[in-house]
Amino acid sequence: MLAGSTLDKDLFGRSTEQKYGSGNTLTYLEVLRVATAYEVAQHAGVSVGTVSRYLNQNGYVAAKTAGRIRAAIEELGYVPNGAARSLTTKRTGLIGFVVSDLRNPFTAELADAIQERANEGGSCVVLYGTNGDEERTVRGIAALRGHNIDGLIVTPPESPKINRAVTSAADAGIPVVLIGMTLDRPAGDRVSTDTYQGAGAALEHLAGLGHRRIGFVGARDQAQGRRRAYEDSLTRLGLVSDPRLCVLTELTRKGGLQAADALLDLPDPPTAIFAANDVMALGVYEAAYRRGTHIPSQLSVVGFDDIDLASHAAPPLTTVAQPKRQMGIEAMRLLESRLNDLTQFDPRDLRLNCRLVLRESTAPPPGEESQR
Amino acid sequence: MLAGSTLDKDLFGRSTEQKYGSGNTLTYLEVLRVATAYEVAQHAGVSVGTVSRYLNQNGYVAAKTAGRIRAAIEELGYVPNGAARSLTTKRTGLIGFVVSDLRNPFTAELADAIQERANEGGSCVVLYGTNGDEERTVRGIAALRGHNIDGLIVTPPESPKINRAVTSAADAGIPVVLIGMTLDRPAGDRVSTDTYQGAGAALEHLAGLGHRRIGFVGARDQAQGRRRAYEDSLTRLGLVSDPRLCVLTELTRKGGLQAADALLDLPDPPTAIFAANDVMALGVYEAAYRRGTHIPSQLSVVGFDDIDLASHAAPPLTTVAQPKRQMGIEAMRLLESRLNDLTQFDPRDLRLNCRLVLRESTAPPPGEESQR
DNA sequence: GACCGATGTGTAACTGGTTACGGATGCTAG
DNA sequence: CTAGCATCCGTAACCAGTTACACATCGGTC
Repeated sequence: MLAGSTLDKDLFGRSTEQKYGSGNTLTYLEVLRVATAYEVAQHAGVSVGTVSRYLNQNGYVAAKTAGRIRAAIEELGYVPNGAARSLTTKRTGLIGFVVSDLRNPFTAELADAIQERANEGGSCVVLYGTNGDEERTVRGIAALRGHNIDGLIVTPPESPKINRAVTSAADAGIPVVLIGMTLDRPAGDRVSTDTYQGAGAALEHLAGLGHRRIGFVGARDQAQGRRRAYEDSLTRLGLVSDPRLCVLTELTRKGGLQAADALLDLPDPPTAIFAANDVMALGVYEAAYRRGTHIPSQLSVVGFDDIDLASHAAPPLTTVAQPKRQMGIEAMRLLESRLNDLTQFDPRDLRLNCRLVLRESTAPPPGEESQR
Repeated sequence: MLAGSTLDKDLFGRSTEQKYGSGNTLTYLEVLRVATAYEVAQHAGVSVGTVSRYLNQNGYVAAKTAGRIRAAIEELGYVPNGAARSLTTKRTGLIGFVVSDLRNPFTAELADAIQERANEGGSCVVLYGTNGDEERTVRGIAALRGHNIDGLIVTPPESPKINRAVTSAADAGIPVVLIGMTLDRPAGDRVSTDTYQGAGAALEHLAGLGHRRIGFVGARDQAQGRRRAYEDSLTRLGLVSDPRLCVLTELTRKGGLQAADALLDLPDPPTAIFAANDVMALGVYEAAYRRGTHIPSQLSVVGFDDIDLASHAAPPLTTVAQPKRQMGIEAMRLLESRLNDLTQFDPRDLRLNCRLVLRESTAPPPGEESQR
């Protein structure tokens, strides 16, 4: 109703037409139209410039004027148009997040941390799910660029094509943070965990329990570090190194199940299995459960990630924990720092440590009563 | 390097200056500058209008011209500026998603489905996490509006304040879909599951096994339907109705643990517990585990949601499954339909059915050998 | 009383697209 | 030969803000 009255006279008695010029009157009358800064200005009896200065707290605005503007904003339910704003400011307050699979608790936690930190800084996170698909990852990066994101956070997979897309975004001046990726010459900052160290700790633990034949289940393209750590640890710890003990499928429960089946069907099956992630480890659980193999007395299992699920599995899963939340927060921090100073050129590489969480899925191999 | 050559002459031998006017030459020389449609136009020897028409496939563009534009876009690595575009088109291709907690596998699955469907339609999802906080939910809706989202999807919690924010968004012409919320007079479309039916099925199952004292663990503000269904089912099935059997904490594992502790500490503890969600049910598991109460022989547990975790718990959790993925897809569908026809006024209410998934966490109460 | 800096506000150019409009061209039909 | 239509493309206004600049006012100082 107050909005209606402004159609005649504003606070200073000037008619709408006089100040705003005619021609816009029609659109101004439209229903369901969201208010613009011009309308707020009219309503408060000032000019757009002043409204803008008030909103951005730069330049001078008299206290009395500010009050009138505040009231006008309130009354009209004015929300600044982000598109128009970002056109001149070159900032959208949007952070792009290219993520493989949100259903994976690891990435979900990551996304949550990133989003929380972004929100605190007044930004929002734009998602693009790739399902681990190369083509979709590339498309996602392009799509996000079209939305003028201020920064980009990318999770695996990686490939030459994806590298190119990432580099191209970085070249266009978009700060990029890669999470857990192993690009040789990174196009942006990087946050990762020392999976090599983490996986090494897992293998040491198993070796310490007396295991000699330790299997590995992982994926072809991903988790390279974990696999390398597995192989290196085998030789370092003097364990059996048998190519058949390393089965690569995909990073899903099903993948873990199939891989475990393959391992347990070997004439000389491993007494312990190290999985490249917890989800696969649970697939190993399922394979063991199906064939009546008891964990940990007949088979030890170690996972990677320490997802929420791990502690609730039966038995609770011994696993290598990554500081998921911290990774997300650090990724946003790196982004923020670059946004505040666009002249930084040195790519940073933040490597966080993993921690082995001992639960109940590991024990000495069958037939040994030994150590620990 | 080709970009450099255009500074002198374009394909038609006209100099850059002549066509584009002077004054812009300097900015054109800037490093790290992303190309604009004007630059593409220059490069291809056409005008901006033509470039725009080419991009949007409306109006006429000769095949030869299109080819030149395509080449120019390719060479300059041009990506249209979404902000500028949306300024006139009133569309951003962004869908706002206000979500309580991404770490909850239920909402994660929801988010994933929404995001996938949105991507297919060429949109992206903008996240805002609220952690179940009222204030943050309101702030999130406002923040997303500032980003000119085309549509808004909201998950609980709900409150009068949140209602107002949602209604205000809807009044501003933003299509809204509520997921799993129970607003009396909805401001937008709604997708929900018949939790009443689902919870009823769970209670029937427990009653069928012979349970008479069945506890409920839930949260104060949320999952009203489940609680009401619990209470109604008690009377309908002629079970013990005792206010002490209904404990309300929060929808987390910890909440479930505390609530279960309270129930099991009763002088006359329940023989079965129905949890408002699976995460709480796992808290119940933990409470039982800590005091050595065996599930299901000494205590039956039924959850709600059928998160991934449920089937992997020890023992696998009997739970009420919601069609999570379908809910997300339907939500996006409703949004899309409204976006294609903004004149629809009737709010729609999609109610999907729940399904009771029988696993191994339920059994007849101790001391009974009876039914089924 | 003239000068000065601090404070407050309006004007208009600018951001990077879209699109209505109109002019130019080419082809066909009368 | 020309009217008429389809095709093609450039011009300029417009979207909703931001911001440099100019101008106005005011209190205080010499």
